[in-house]
Amino acid sequence: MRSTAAELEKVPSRRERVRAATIKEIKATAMRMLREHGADLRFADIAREMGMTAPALYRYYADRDQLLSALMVDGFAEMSTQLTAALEATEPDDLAGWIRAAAVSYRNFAKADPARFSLLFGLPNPGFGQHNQHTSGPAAGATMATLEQSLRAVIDKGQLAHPLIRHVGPQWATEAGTAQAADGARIPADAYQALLHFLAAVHGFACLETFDHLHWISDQARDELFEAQIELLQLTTGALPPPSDPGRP
Amino acid sequence: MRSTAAELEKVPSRRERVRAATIKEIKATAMRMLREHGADLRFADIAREMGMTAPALYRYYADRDQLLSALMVDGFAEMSTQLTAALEATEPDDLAGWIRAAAVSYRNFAKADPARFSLLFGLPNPGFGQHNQHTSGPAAGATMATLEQSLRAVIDKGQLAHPLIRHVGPQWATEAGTAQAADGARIPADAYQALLHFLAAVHGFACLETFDHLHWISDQARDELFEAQIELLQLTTGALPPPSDPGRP
DNA sequence: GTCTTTCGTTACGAAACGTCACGTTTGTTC
DNA sequence: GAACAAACGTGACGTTTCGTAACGAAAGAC
Repeated sequence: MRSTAAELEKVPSRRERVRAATIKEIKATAMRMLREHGADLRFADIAREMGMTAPALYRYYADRDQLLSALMVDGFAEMSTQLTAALEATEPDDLAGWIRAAAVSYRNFAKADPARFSLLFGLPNPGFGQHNQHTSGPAAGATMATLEQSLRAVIDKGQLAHPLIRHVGPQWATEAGTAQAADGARIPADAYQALLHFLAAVHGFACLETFDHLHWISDQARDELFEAQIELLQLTTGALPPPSDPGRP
Repeated sequence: MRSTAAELEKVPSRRERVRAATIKEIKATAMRMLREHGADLRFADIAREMGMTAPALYRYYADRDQLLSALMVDGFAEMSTQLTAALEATEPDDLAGWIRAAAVSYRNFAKADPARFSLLFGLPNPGFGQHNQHTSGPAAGATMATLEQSLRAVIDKGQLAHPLIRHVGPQWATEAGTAQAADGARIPADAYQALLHFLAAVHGFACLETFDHLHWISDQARDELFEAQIELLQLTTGALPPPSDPGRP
């Protein structure tokens, strides 16, 4: 049978192609409405924007939550892609550059599209309890996985200096290994700990900035603060040597 | 007139007292529903829980958003109170203790009531665009103001060592002064910068933890990671001297 | 003891979600 | 090429929730 052959060859039929295109258009339209009209996207609006009626969308997404979940999955994937691209553009022996690239890419992802960042990292949305946990949960881990894999590549180049905090707790010492993929090459527990401290700082800055908790600071001053934060993180991860400290009493 | 006298003496009449009590009960009930049933609190549920009907609530809050704003104002105030209490319990000459107390208090506030933390720091809620900006905006600044004032008190004791990052950007150098209250005593720009780095790190950790982005780490390991983060922040703010660094090549 | 203000309820309209039954288009099969 | 099947899209509908309006009851004011 042709259909079976097509399935085996994974050649998308015409139907599947047009359906995929429709899904893509739905997601693009929904994302645009999300940017323009905030988190309360109306199903009818998306449909009207596409020259359709609301019930037609239910052929593609059974639920508004499922559409949002799809947007989240795409968002995490896109974030991971951007992070990967930024990190691959760095020299493999330049941990300080890696830190800077990761931080800047993370922050730029939030600044370039605050609505999407809110979708990904804002509070669990209205009536969004368990559903997205299973669909977008793994996708959310992709960001961490990206950082982890990329950092491992840097470490494999032997370029990881010691982070400021060398000692780790006993429980974390064991989990830092098992939490990572079963590859032989693992990030040392102290470096992994430093990576999480890095992530917390960058994520915290991005959240504060994106959710307008730093509105009392001008854009330029925020840039300067972030630059200083990058340098601080380069210090704490051991990418830069600590200052000579001449002024200390 | 009696009413005028009562107004001048600010003695709440019986009517005002019972109304205030009702408002308090509404907020308490709403907060409980928020904890139990997630962010999608239904007006009818709150009313039924109180033995009332939904339209009665509109005598107290014109809008669901206004109720949420009131909850946010209370939440920020409570957070500020808890922070203040924790910071006042520290010795005035112990910056490291101050850092620890602030970090632990911040994180505990999030852990003790994730729903409230989500309400305060999650994404701008559905259809929550400009409204809360003006009502809860100032309240949100209270947290920062609390940290700032308390830190200033510590600095006034002459106990602020130099943070790891000493230099600041030009724009921030000017804004760090004007952003603070017009008191004579101001936090130096570099220390204020370090305070924001501290806030970003702690807030980021709290967000990641509260919004389940660290679900793959056990509670105990998370505690250890946070402990290490505290120590790291004590180092970066200059509360602790940098390690003697014996192991560096 | 009346008179006003506030409070609460029942009834109602608007908006959005999601469903259902019904044409219409598209692709498949003989 | 014609009958058939599947997917698609539409209009109409039921449901839920928000918020409003009109009305009755209880309190405090004079």
